[in-house]
Amino acid sequence: MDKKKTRYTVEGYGEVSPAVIKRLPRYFRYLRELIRNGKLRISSGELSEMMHVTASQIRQDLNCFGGFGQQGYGYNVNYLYAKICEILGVGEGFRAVVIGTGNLGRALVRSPMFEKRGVDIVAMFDVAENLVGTTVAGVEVLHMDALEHFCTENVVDIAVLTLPKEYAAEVAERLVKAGVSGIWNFTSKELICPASVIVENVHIGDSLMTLCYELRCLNLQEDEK
Amino acid sequence: MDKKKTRYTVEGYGEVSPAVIKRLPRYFRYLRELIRNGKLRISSGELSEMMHVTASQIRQDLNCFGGFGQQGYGYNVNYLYAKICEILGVGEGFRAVVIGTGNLGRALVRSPMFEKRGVDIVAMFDVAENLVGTTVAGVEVLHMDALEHFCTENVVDIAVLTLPKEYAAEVAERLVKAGVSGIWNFTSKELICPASVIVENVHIGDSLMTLCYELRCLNLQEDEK
DNA sequence: TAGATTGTTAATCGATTAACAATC
DNA sequence: TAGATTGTTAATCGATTAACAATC
Repeated sequence: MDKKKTRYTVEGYGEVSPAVIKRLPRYFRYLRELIRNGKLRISSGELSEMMHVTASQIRQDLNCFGGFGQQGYGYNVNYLYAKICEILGVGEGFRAVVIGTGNLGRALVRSPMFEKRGVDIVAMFDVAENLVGTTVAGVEVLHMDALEHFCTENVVDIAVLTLPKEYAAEVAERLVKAGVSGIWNFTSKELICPASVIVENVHIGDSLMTLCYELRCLNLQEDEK
Repeated sequence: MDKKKTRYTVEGYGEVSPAVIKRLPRYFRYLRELIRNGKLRISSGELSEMMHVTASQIRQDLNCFGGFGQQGYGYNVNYLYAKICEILGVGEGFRAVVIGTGNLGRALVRSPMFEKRGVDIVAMFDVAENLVGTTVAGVEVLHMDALEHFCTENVVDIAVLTLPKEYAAEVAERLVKAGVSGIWNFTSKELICPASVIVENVHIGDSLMTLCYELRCLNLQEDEK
């Protein structure tokens, strides 16, 4: 029996460790860069220098999903990129709605981020009557009252939550009931959802605090001298 | 000799593991919440239930920085919050500038994030002549030509990079030369800075991809049935 | 074939959890 | 004092790295 194949298709990805999964998007970014530069093949050693990780880790990571390389040659950049895209669901054609048309919502919709990852933004939602009917980067703003109807009529996989956190829990519940299975949560509200729903939280402020922590360490070091 | 004290002040925080540091902002958030709710004391057990982590981890984490609790009692919420704030540099009065007045830059400046963490935004910078002189949430937009002058005249600790990535490397170098010691980088450009400069990268797109990965796993599981 | 580099196992390292003595 | 809960050590678990046989 083919061990690799087994791990890849039958057992699914469920067994891949969270540490590996968190690194996959970084591979995606570096492979894009390599393709843009016309690079056709790369060894784990070369990639490790670029990414400042060990070659061992790269080979270990990629092998969780199957043998993408070739002994004595390395990895075909385009093939590896295609595989990483497949694993990460780029090209699955996920469809997203953005809840909230504030600064953050608008910034996200206007960024090329979604398109690069094959995610379609199909609508935005807001409660402000004067915004309903307008468009942001070609995406129409609909009224929150139309949320359930829209989500059940159209296939919506992902909801991006950029609304005041007081409404986050209530709206999340509505979304789940309307069949949305992924929530990208930018509010600081901890959401409670069924296990069948994926919630990915973004806490930008935590990143700022990590920076402040490091800065303070730097200052403490200097004070000691 | 007092072991705790030694670890805390003399050896500095350098020895604290990255895993612990990454969790500190989360404690900060939960403690704020507890204070808002008027809670005065909390045990590691109670907090562990709220945060869905083990009580053991909480005690272990907090003890990296000293003994903040009391046997038989638990932790004084206000005292613990004060300590976490101190560790994370809240109240150090860090001063930040935002480079780039696009959607993201504006969204960040308008958010309460900085204020909550005691970081002052003292200016924004852009190259667009028509934006120079305007204000965003009370913060004045200056011309990029004035960057060095401003940073050396005023004390600037942090620069928030929300500009097109083509300019990121060049601007980062200018900032470092002008004495900025922390860079919060929202561009996808990998920055090369001296070791004395802290760079914290934000890759929001990576979070979106993690969500897509999980969604695809979900879909694969369903297909199997 | 010889050289290169993967895939994979085994060894090391670090982080988490369990357990309990110290102590409020 | 008795009960509760921390601080801390020891045990477990998971993730990373090193090493090398397989193989292109």
